[in-house]
Amino acid sequence: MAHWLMKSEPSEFGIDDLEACGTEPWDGIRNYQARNMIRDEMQPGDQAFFYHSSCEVPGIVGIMEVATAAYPDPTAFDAADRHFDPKSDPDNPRWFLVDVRFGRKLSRTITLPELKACPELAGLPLVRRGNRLSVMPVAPDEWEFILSLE
DNA sequence: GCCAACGTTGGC
DNA sequence: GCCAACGTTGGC
Repeated sequence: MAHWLMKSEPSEFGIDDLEACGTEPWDGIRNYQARNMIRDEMQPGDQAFFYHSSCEVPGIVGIMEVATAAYPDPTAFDAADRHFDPKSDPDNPRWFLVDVRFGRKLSRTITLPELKACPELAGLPLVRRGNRLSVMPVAPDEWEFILSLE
């Protein structure tokens, strides 16, 4: 079982929204590196940290589970959707997503500055300068370490 | 709101 | 295939 970290802006969709709906398609990923991980590596049962970005207190706020295999992102085909991509052909889809299922909220937010201060996490793309990946792998020891900070 | 960093686009 | 311009991300 693999581990991941996935970013979302809480003003768009936060951990409370996921808790409310239970399971939700993680749509709108429009970055090839992230797409490749979703499409080629994510498996149902994988666990992921829910990370709040572009907000008052950026950090890890919860845990969720990958609920489905990857499938084409329908928002790419919807001209009315803000994630519409005319270059994604339904017969040869460019963008993929998985559904995620709410796991639990952490008892507190593990903040970005806190994560950055841990030498144990130096290899995590999140804490590297200028990182913009919205989906990234978390190594087993990094996963355990982050949980130990809660 | 600012701006650094990065990815993508498109002219050549 | 290079690279400048542009758009986006995301912390602060």
